[in-house]
Amino acid sequence: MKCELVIIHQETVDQVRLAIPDATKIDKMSELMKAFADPTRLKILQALRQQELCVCDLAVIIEATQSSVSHQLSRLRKQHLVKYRKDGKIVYYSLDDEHVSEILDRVLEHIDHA
Amino acid sequence: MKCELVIIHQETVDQVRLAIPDATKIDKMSELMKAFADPTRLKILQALRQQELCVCDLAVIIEATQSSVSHQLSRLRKQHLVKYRKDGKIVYYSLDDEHVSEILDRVLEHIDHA
DNA sequence: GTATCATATGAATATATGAACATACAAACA
DNA sequence: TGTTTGTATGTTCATATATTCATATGATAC
Repeated sequence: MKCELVIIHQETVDQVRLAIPDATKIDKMSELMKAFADPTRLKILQALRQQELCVCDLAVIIEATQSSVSHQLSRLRKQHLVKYRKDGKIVYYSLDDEHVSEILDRVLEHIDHA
Repeated sequence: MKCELVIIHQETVDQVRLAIPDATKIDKMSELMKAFADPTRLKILQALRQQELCVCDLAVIIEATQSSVSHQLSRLRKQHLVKYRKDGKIVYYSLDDEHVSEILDRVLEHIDHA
């Protein structure tokens, strides 16, 4: 298949291409969105919107194993979506910054709108 | 492993649990985020932020096959992230609503901030 | 020191997913 | 009608990912 329109819209193609972020940035965006793209992690994030929580309570709240929650928290940490503080052997997690909540709000808006 | 803190924080658990969206909504959120969580689809969305584009130009712009772009557009359609209009045999795609751009802006903010 | 509890991590497995190829469909036109 | 062009879709395959189990780490208590 060859697309004749390419030639016709060559200027459009060149112009739009310039406005797309480079591969590195696109990949970072993708990794960030992937961190949101899982029910378990979304439940964790929604729980943390309420208040900071330890791993164990989180596991009980979202009805998942401690191991699973810990793995997912690790992933959320890597994307700077959550932060933590240690108190003895207990680790309390919370949302990293306000962007996280804002993104979740927009997502909820979009769903309710559709 | 049993978590003694569960008993101590039982009220917290009950309270936070109530604030987490139900499984149906969480799944919808997850599906929506999954639609964003891919470099090809992100490039498509970023391209469409500039202007509406036909499938063929989109393929050239993001350097992907027509088949791949069409598959991804199908997925974006299912999540109401893009809409389209037909003009003869050409299909022009554009962003569905302003939520999409807002989400992308928040994502970019978070990345630049980190 | 040992034992216990909270959390983290590594490995294995099952499922999900993106890309590529082939093909089907739909519109325009000879 | 048949042909060409733009788009959509089904299938296959390779890779990615979530969960589970087992184990490791690190802190507290005894």
